[in-house]
Amino acid sequence: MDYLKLLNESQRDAVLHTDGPVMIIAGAGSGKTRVLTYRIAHLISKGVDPFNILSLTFTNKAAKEMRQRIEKVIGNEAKNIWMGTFHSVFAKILRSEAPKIGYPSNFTIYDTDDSKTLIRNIVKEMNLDEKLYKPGMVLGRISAAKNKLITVAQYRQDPTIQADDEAAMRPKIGEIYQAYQSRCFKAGAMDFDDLLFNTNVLFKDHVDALNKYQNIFKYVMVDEYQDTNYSQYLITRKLAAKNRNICVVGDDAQSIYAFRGADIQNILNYERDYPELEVFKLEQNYRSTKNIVYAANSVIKNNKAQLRKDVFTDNEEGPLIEVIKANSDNEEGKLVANAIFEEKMNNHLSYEDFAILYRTNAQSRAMEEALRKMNIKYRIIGGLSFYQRKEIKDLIAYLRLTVNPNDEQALRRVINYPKRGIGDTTIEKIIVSADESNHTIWEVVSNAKSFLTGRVAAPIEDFATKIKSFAIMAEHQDAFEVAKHIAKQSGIVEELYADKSIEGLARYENIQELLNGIKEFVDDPEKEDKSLSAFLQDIALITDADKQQDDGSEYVTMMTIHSAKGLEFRNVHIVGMEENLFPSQMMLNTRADLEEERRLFYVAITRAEKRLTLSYATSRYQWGNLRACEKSRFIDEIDPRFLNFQYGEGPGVFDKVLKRKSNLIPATPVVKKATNYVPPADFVPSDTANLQAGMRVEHPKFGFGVVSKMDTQGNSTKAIIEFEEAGEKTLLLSFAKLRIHE
DNA sequence: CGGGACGGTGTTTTT
DNA sequence: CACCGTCCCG
Repeated sequence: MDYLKLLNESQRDAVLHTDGPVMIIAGAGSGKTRVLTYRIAHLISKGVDPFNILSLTFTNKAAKEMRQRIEKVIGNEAKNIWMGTFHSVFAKILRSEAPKIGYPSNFTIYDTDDSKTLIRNIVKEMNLDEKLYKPGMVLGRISAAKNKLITVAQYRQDPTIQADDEAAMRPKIGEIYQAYQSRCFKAGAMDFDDLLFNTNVLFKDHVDALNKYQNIFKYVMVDEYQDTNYSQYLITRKLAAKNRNICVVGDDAQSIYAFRGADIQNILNYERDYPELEVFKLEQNYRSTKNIVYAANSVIKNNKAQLRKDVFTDNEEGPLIEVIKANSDNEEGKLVANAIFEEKMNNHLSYEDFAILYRTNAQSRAMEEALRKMNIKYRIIGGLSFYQRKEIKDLIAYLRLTVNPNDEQALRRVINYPKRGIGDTTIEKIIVSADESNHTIWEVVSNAKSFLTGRVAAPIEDFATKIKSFAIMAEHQDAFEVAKHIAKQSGIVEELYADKSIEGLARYENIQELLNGIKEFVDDPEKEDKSLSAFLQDIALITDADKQQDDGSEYVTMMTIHSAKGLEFRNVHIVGMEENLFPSQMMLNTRADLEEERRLFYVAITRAEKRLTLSYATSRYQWGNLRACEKSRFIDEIDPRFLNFQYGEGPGVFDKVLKRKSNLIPATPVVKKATNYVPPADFVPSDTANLQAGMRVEHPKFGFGVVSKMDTQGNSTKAIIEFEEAGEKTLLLSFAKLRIHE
């Protein structure tokens, strides 16, 4: 068994200990994925049937990658392992078990937007104050309840919860929760939390179903265990109750999802539930340099609540962590883009080696602009995903309605799109009519003439007839054929094609792209079920982080720190290191919140392999106005011997004001420079079109040097220059400011 | 009922 | 600033 040689002692112990409850505490970069991969491979090579292994990961992408790695060790059999996120695995199980708990097996999965819209409708129908009952806030409350498995009835009876809601001047949340659940149920829809909640219902009320899956899943593994919530904890506990072969892997220092119900208590519960538990600790970091690992340790030791762990590394020391100060968010973008460009050129790296991480999605904008100006290609993970675009949601709503005509949110979305004269008043009438006559909304819509008076009934029935014809087609044709037909027959394509604006064209292209995606799905030999219903299942739980672009181009990756979890990059830039941004001002109120924020910073630092750069701006645009910002306390928490401070050039807006008022010397002196060279005040770059090897040049940062080689590739020309003080640098002529000294 | 103008609100993170 | 939802008028 070759793979055992690739592991250190504690890793090997964790792999070989296959039976009984196991907890692996895995420090950042300690080879956790490797251990999980080989542990599964080891199980299978010992004769365990892959069909009997359940492995729960944090993203679908992680599942996919792990499956591929296992395949390399044990071959094709790896395809049969049950592997995926909690949500996708249990959605799949619920597809076949849903009738047991009263849902149709073709149930719809509501995304957050659907949920919020439904809540907004309910609040209106209940005549409640919409300012008080904001959809996001109400959904948050409902979601928290579901993650703790609190039913509607329990919610409304619980004196503490009721007191909380009343104290917040929102006593009706329980009623909204009730209406929301009932509407979802009638629509044959589950939201994200319901997928886990209803799995618990299934296992609680149907022992036969629980037994069935206990027998299937003889071995259960859970990755990123520190980020599971109570609902997830209980599912795994029940599944493993029979065979007790459960292995959880996590790192309390990387717990960053408490805001959505993740509970470190689960780790403590775990030790209580399984007294025979074996614990393994992986403490050697293989990913990062000494400077990065020990800087991260110096940060996390500020947290009080943590398990004892001592992460160390035998890797090289590496460069110090750079700290860049900028005068504005735009300048920060510029400095980061420059740093990436130079670092790439000087060390012959690929843009794939770089990641820019930020606390909030809104920060991506300044970075994008700066990268675009320098022609650096980038990709953004997260933010508005493809599936959240209006036109995509519109077409998908048609597809959803075709599969499940009771899907209320889909119906509302497209019953009057494209325009067919069915306005809000009519829709209200339909809902009231359905309510009063005890019919479903779809029943009213498809028999509009018997429920509604006036001339609106006809277009409503026409709409229903259209959807029915789609549904008939979907019974025997594949997802692509049906979707193509629906795109045309719904009138969406026609509508978008008529719009010749740039945005209109983009929307039209997005529809084409969606259709291409469906075509790919249908052509994928790994997918057995090619139906529209199967396609919708597939995409409901997909996220941006899951889809990989492999067009051969090199991109800098940008994303929030949350999305970066589990990833690693050679060079990492953490931007926006400012008070009230990171740590976020929303997280300053309690020690627990601040500690979660600090763990988030720990996660960010430990993504870097070789080089880490932190940056902050002293002013930043927020909602259109410029605001002054202060350096983050987190920078000061890093042991200063791991840091190297650099400062941006040029006065910022605030500095200008200050300087005019008094002859202030900048508060922070320039500490370190690349060279002793100081550029002359009259520096003017020469035209470098005719630059040749052997010429003597001057660079504003690197000083004097001699061109040793010119290198032209396509329309970009690079000069390799041997500088007197700064050494050899490769510079792209279109960017480099050089003065030629003949 | 549809379209355009206006006003309010938001940025913490995501399956 | 930018988006979304609401309001008002044709």
